[in-house]
Amino acid sequence: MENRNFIRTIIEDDLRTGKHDAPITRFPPEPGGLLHLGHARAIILNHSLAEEYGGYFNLRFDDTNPIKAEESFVQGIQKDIAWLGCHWKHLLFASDYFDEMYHRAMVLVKKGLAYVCDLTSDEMREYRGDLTSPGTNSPYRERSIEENIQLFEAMKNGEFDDGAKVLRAKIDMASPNMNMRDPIIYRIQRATHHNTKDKWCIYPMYDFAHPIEDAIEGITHSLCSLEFEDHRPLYDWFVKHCEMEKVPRQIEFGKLMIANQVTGKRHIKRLVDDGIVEGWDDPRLITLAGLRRRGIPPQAIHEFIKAIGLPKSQGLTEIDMFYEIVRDYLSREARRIMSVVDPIKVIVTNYPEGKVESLETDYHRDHEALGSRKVYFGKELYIERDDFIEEKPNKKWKRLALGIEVRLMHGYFIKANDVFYNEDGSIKEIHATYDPNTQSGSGFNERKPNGTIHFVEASTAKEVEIRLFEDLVDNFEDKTIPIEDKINPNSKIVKTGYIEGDVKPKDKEAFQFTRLGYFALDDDSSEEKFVFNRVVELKSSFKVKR
RNA sequence: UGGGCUAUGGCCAAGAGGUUAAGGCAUCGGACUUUGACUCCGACAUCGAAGGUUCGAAUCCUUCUAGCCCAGCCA
Repeated sequence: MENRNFIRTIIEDDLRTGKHDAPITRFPPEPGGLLHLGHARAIILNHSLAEEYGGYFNLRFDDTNPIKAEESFVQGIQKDIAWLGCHWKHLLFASDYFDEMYHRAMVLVKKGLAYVCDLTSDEMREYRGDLTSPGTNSPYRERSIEENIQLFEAMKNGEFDDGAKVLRAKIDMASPNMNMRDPIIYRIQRATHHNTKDKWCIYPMYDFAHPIEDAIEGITHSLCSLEFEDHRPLYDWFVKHCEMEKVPRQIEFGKLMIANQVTGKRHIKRLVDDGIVEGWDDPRLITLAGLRRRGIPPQAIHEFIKAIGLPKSQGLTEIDMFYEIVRDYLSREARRIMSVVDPIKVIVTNYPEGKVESLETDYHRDHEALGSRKVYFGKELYIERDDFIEEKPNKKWKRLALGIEVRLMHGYFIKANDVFYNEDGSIKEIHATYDPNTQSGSGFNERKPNGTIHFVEASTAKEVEIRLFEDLVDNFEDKTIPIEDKINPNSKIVKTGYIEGDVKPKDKEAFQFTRLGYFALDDDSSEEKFVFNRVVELKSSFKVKR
């Protein structure tokens, strides 16, 4: 890692001055949904900072809200973080500390810094005031410490109905910072918690729980996003008045937001429930699970996070920047093979009937270690529908046309002589002739072909399913249109195509399909039928159609 | 109209008084090419605005302006 950033500066200062020996960080997801690409910044940041400076990093589920936490998400999130290669030292839950939190809250009560309040939530909203006018004190604010102790205990013991009472911090109802207007510490909520089951009927609020959790774990630098900036005084207040020994420091940074992508938990839930996407791991989603399913390598995510830096301002990053880094990674790492996604048949009329020959070909021109395979050539071939046109439209056309000769990559030159049509007017097959002197690698250079296209020999080709993805939604940023009406109808297109016969894909492997893009095996694949997802297209400066 | 934060090219983002204002994405030219890919060349900003301090400012001061966040018993 190289990029300096303001958080590194803080950590280095703390190390230099001896404030800390090593940074201890944490990633605190709420298990109420799966993580997406934006979270990768926080995960990687917390993990790499701790690791580089000799500390460690915890994964802590912020499960203080029993109705939102789900076991399936706690499993899924762990899988995603592990996939990113970020290893946590301790796997923890906010709920591990419920006893401790209760005691710490009691410390506040006993110091007269917290009180039980009977206001309803509507009343409380009125008492809170608004942005420009101060709030007014709750009529329950001056209850005696003795009474508060009893009441809080009674809350815990289940003597009151849900919502009947809350425990609040006694700070300042006139504070210009709304967070300081006697914030709620505990609420009564009878719900079965995924971890503690029915042990508790009161649950702590985030603002109270988070600093306590951090302090208990000895977190030195508690990284969070910008919107918590004005919660920091409250964070510090709780650490101080609850008499926590270790004092963590909250530092805020800009959340990573990606333009034109669905990341909101509510949105994703709805798309999943409505069957618009197939699940949280739909390849059109930039959830970590979706990216993994699609075939994005986790290393590319790390490179992307490194590339975008760490600002203290809020940006909106274009997805193209991510895709370019994925391509860059895969161009170095992926085996390159030929695949025809939208086939038309070509009959090589002067090629011997029944003969099939092969040519040993490297998988990657600049990367021999990736090995080689046989590329077959025969009388019947498939080429890409887009690579043929009856009449060459202009000198820029570098593909096949009638009377035009092109090179079949890793094969021979062929010249198209005839086209035959189906009844609907679509092309049925092309008749062509090949020149046996022009085999790939022969060094033939007496003629220049009109470009190079890819092909697959028909009799040896493997039929495969190919799933092409585009953005899930169009103009996502327009909030006036409901998301269901913004779904891109072409976001997923399923094709039946072919790949070369001698290629044996490995589990989850991502290939470059020459001239088309990067494609990886989907989880739906089986030995009998390969299913490929398009990970990203190749860049193209070809302006016409496609 | 209260408080907090942020403002560098279409996007992300370096930069912390003296540099020709990094780099990446995108875009537009062009070279090369057995991937219209890759690679390679070239084009593309005076730093939200206005004043001020200084020999010298994106970097310091002042005043504006714009955007984001905060009024859940969510996190």
